[in-house]
Amino acid sequence: MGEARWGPRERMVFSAAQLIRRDGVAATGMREVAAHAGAPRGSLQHYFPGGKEQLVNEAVGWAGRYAGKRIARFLAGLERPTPSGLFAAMAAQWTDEYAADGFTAGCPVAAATVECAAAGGSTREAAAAAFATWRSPLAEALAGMGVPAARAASLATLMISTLEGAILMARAERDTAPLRTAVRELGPLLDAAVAPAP
Amino acid sequence: MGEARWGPRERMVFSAAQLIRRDGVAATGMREVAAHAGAPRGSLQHYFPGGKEQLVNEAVGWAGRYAGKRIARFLAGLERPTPSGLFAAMAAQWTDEYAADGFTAGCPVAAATVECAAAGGSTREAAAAAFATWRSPLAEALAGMGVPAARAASLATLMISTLEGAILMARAERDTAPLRTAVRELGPLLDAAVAPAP
DNA sequence: CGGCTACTATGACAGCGGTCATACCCGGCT
DNA sequence: AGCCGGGTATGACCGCTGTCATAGTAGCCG
Repeated sequence: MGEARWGPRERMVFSAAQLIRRDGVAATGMREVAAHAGAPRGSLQHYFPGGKEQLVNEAVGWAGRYAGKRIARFLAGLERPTPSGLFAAMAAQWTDEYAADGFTAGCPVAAATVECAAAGGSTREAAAAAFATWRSPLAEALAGMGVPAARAASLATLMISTLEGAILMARAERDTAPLRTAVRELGPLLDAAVAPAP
Repeated sequence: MGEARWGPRERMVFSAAQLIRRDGVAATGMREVAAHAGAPRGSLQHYFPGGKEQLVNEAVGWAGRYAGKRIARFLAGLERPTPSGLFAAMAAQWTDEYAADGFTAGCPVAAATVECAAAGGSTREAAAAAFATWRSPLAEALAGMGVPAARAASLATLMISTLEGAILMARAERDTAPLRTAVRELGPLLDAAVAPAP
């Protein structure tokens, strides 16, 4: 993804997301984020006066927007758009990354949820917002393929849940099988939801 | 679950799982585990000379065995065993807990995976083993309901993936809707996999 | 040129984490 | 009794973390 001509602030948010994806929220230090972004340490308290919590929240928000935008891209990449094809493209992003770079990173929103949902902070809300930002265009895409609106929302939730869990299992087992299984098993169900043309 | 007449060692493993479930691995301190278990601090280095990593691994292993054993219990609780009924029971454990105690805790295996999969330690293997311990009896249960063996393994993986992801989303949004959606949408697919009786 | 704002640069601090070292208790065994 | 090993109890250490405080620089504006 583009990493070059961004301001230091955006680089730090991006780096934070990257590191959280790999090591989790607690194990990611502020100094480490600055170093990874090639940004001066002093900029942290300048751009993120809210401290670590603000930085994490912005990283989570960035991830949610990124996932949301990818939906449109995946959709554009399919010649014959179907729900199963879209889901396969979503999963392929992960299988490709794992095949290329190893199973070092997961979803930053998942990490933030696991580590911050119990603590009363605002990060949980950021994670919820990220999921919403992700699910909304996905449901819209399904509706555009002929899935009834009510069903589209449910299936979008199901797709994200399954993908998120498959990512988890894939990382634990160092094997993309859970991702491929999810695509294979869920595909027919998704395609069956398109309203039958009379 | 039974918490009373256990040895201090088991209490510590149980407490570790409990705290990891809530706050994650990194945010759970050794001293906190001992305090939560009502065990003396000095017992930590006695029972777990491998340090925190060993304690976490045992907690994850405990969670995996617990989940595996629950499958048999759920199965026994169904008068007419069906795949969808089993999945509904698995999800109901979470919806019930969330309705009763709030969304304070998730799955400890998920937490360990998210936080320890990148770090080269042995915890990732413990998480993989826990998933295997969970999936194996689940696949067996599906096979016992008439699902062909090859398919049963795939569906077991799918069920755990979806459940795990739904737990994640439910915690983030403080809403059991993702869990209920997973049950509603996945149920028919699961039941359709039972081999048609001739 | 002065002055102001945006940003950078360091250093210090207080807290907490896991781990090691050491000493203590106490029941059982011989 | 004497010993011993499983378990307990503390205290100290060191590294790290997030945060604050303070000072410094760059560049625009008047």
